[in-house]
Amino acid sequence: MDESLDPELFKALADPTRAALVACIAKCGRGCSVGEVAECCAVDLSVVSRHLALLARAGVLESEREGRTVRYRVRYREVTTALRALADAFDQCCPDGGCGGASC
Amino acid sequence: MDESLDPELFKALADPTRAALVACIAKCGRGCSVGEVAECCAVDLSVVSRHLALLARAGVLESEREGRTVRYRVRYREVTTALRALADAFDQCCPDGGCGGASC
DNA sequence: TGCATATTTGCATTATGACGCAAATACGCA
DNA sequence: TGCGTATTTGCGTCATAATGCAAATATGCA
Repeated sequence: MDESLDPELFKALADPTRAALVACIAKCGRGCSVGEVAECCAVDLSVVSRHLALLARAGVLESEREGRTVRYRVRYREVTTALRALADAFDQCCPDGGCGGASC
Repeated sequence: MDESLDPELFKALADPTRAALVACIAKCGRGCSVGEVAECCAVDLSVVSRHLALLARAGVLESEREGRTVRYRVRYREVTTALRALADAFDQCCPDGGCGGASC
């Protein structure tokens, strides 16, 4: 539970602007350049750059340089694994999902 | 995706103190009073009270008054459903998990 | 090299949120 | 009602982080 409940992942997704950026890249389904991602929200390009770097540090995105551009991609497997692990950890605290287990 | 990627839920879990409180209540497996929860971390009781109220507003916890005490419980079903829905939404953006789908 | 494009970084400003203390409120009980 | 316990709320302070602008850096190309 404590390991699955990593505040860093949630901090990364807690900001509305960052959430929009992640959704933008995820829906795009491919690697997106900083400039492309910046078009989907109203903040300055430099702000987008900082948000993407933060999301990469948090493990939500990964980046790769292609010439002058940097492409950011969603780390699907890592993110979904972390989310499901947390869901499983909650389930283990209340196995039957209705809080009618031995400890309830 | 956009609905599943609700910043409110993540904001609630993004703070280390709040994460500890949620873990405390979850591991406890039953409803806990504010005072009980406050024993598991170093912050003031009033801070705990505020955090629990915030978590309840975010849908992570639910509260019920029992006489003088207020018991907070984890909304297991809602939380796990939200987490898995988000994981599923990510999967739909990249079905095979290796980013080799139609859009990749 | 010199220039154009893409991204990052430095810096100041502003907004948000966590925290503790004290006071207020809610409730049960005598 | 009056008292004690549990919780919430008001308020000031402090830390963190979001933002925009300008400057710096990185890269490709003529």
